[in-house]
Amino acid sequence: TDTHLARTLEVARGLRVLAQEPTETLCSYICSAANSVDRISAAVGYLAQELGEPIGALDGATYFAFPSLERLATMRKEHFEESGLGFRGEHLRDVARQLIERPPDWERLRSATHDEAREALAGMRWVGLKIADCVCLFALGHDDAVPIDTHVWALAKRIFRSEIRTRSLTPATYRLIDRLFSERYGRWAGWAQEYLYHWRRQTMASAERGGQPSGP
DNA sequence: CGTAGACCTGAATA
DNA sequence: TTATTCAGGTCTA
Repeated sequence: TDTHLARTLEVARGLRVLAQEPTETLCSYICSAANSVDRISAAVGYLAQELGEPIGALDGATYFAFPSLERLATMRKEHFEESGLGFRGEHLRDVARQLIERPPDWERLRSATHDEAREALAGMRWVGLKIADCVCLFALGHDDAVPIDTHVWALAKRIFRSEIRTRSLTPATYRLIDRLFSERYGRWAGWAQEYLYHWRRQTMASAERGGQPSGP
């Protein structure tokens, strides 16, 4: 058994990996670059209200769907500012336009290998390995995808210290860690990542600077 | 191939 | 109170 994973299973019992719509998942993660989770959800909420179609009302409140690609493609500077997305707003608009110009065959990417799907997605502007992996794991059912964000990177540096030779998370190092995770967690690597991510966010978020906290 | 900086913005920290 | 850092990356020089 793996002690790291075992401990996180205790902390986040009941956590699940979702099956979301590919387009919405991709667009949402475009908004996540160097951003905080709170601001991301606030921005997505703003976009739905400003550019999305109303889908129902309850107790006097109206609910909106995530905007269509066509609407996202029309975003203007005011949307970038009011949403709080900043430079990510322009990325989002560009990705929407790319998706319209060259629509991915999601079903093909779903049945393709994780590596094939990831490389195809990472071929788009503003879509790197991390965001591509998020789409693979959360929307395309590739359970072996391991999105390596800043949190997982911090953990990986400790878990695989002797194997890592770069100071920053380069594409080559990203692929190396991906391989190491796969070897350790096999087909459940994606789930392992999800648990490790939440474990770190909940128990280590601030205790990091200044000293090596105990843990995985 | 690896390392810095840039890129919006505001809450948190110094 | 004002200044610097940082947040679920990616791109460029």
